[in-house]
Amino acid sequence: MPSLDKKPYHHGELREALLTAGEAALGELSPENVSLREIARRAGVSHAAPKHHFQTLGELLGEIAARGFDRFVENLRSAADSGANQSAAARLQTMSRAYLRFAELNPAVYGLMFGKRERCVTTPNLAKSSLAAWSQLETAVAAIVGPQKAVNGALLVWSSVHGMAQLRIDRKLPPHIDPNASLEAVMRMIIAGLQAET
Amino acid sequence: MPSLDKKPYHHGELREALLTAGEAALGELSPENVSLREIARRAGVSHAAPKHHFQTLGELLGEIAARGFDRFVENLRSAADSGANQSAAARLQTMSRAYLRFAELNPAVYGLMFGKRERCVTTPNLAKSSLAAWSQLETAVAAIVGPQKAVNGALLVWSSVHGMAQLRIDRKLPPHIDPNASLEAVMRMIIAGLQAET
DNA sequence: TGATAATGTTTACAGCGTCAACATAATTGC
DNA sequence: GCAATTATGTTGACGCTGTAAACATTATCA
Repeated sequence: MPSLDKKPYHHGELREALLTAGEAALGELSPENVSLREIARRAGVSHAAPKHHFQTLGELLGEIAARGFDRFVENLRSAADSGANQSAAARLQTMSRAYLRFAELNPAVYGLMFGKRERCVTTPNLAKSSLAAWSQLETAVAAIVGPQKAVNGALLVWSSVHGMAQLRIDRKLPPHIDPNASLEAVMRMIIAGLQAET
Repeated sequence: MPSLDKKPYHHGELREALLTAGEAALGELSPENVSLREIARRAGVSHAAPKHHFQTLGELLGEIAARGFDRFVENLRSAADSGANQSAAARLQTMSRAYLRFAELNPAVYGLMFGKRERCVTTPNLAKSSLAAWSQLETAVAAIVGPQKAVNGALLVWSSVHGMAQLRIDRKLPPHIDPNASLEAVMRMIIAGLQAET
C-alpha cells in the first residue's frame, strides 16, 4: 500500500506558505541571498511555482513589506493606547521605543518597508499603511506642539527615530554607544526641542 | 599601415578607470543593475579583467565608498571652516546643510557609505574615514552642549540628518513637505533641544 | 636578451529571475 | 456523472550574474 502522507500535486496554501517562507528567509539569511528560488525551496515547491501567485520576486517582497507595515502600525497603536493616561511627551517616548523595537526585531522587513523600492513593488495598501503610520505620528506630535507645527515636529521625530533605527541595523553607531540608553536621552532632547517651539 | 590608435593589450590605468566607471554607473543606473560586468564593459575591458585589481565586486564598491567618504568629510570640513566666525549653532546648521546636500547629489554612493555592508567590503581606511566624520560632528556639537553631553547630542544630530537624508533619497517623505525648508525648521528644534541640555 | 611577473582574454560553472511548454488536479457546465 | 475548462503545479530554457581557472600578451628586471 502507498504511503498515506504522500505530498499531493497541489499545495493548497502556497501563496500563504510563500509569504511565511519569505519572512523566515529574510530573518535568517542576508538579504542578497533571499531569492525566489530559495523561498520556493523552503516552501517545498519547484522554482517556477510562485509565478501563479506572484508575478515577480518584487511582488512577493512587496506583499511581505505590506504585512510588515500592518504589524508596525498595530505595534505603534497599542503603544500609544497603553500610554493613553500619560502626558503627550511620555506617550511619544513610548511610541518611539516601540518603533525602535520593531526595527530591531525585524531588520530585513524594516528595510523593505522603508528602503528604496527597488527590490519590492509598491502595492496600494502598502502606500496606505505608510500614510497611516505618518498621521499616527503627526497626531502624537500635535498633542505637544499643536497642529500648526505638527508637520515639522513629526518630521524631526520620524527622521531621528528612523535614523537611529537605520544606523543601529547597519551597525554604524560608534561601539561605545548604548542604543537603548541613548534613545531615552535623544528623545528627551527632541521633546525639549518640540516644546521650545510652542 | 595599421591604425595608430589601436587599443593596446594593456589598459595602463585600469584600476582608476574601473573606479570612475563604477561611480558613473552608480550615478546612472539603479543600484541592482550595477554589476561587475557592466563596469568592465564601461571601462572597455573583458569581464574578468577587474579580478587583477579587485578580488570581488564588493571590494570595488568598498573602495568607491571609501572615496565617497573622503569627499564627504572634506565637504563637511569646508562647511565648518566657512562658518568659523559664526556661532556654534549656526556652524552646526551649515554642516547639516552640507551633509544633506552631499546625500542628495550622491545617493548611490551615500547608500554604499552608510548602508548595510553587504554589497561592499569594509576596507581599513573606510572605517577610519567613518570615525573621522563622527568626531568631526561630535566636536561641532560639543561647542554647544559641552564635551560631557556631546555623545548623545551628536547622536541626535546624526540620526536626524541621516534619517532625513535616507527618507528623502528613498522618497518616503509625504509629498507636501519641502525638504530644504523643513531642514531649517528641524535644525532649529534640534539646537533648541541641545541648548536645553546645558 | 631572456626569465619572470603583471595584466589582459577566453572559457566554464553554478545560481539567479523569468518565460514557455507541459502535467495534473480541481471546478464548472451540461 | 462526465466532459471541458480553469487553476496550479513541474520541467526545461534563456540570458544575466560573480567568480575561478587556463591561457595570451606585454612590461620589468637580472
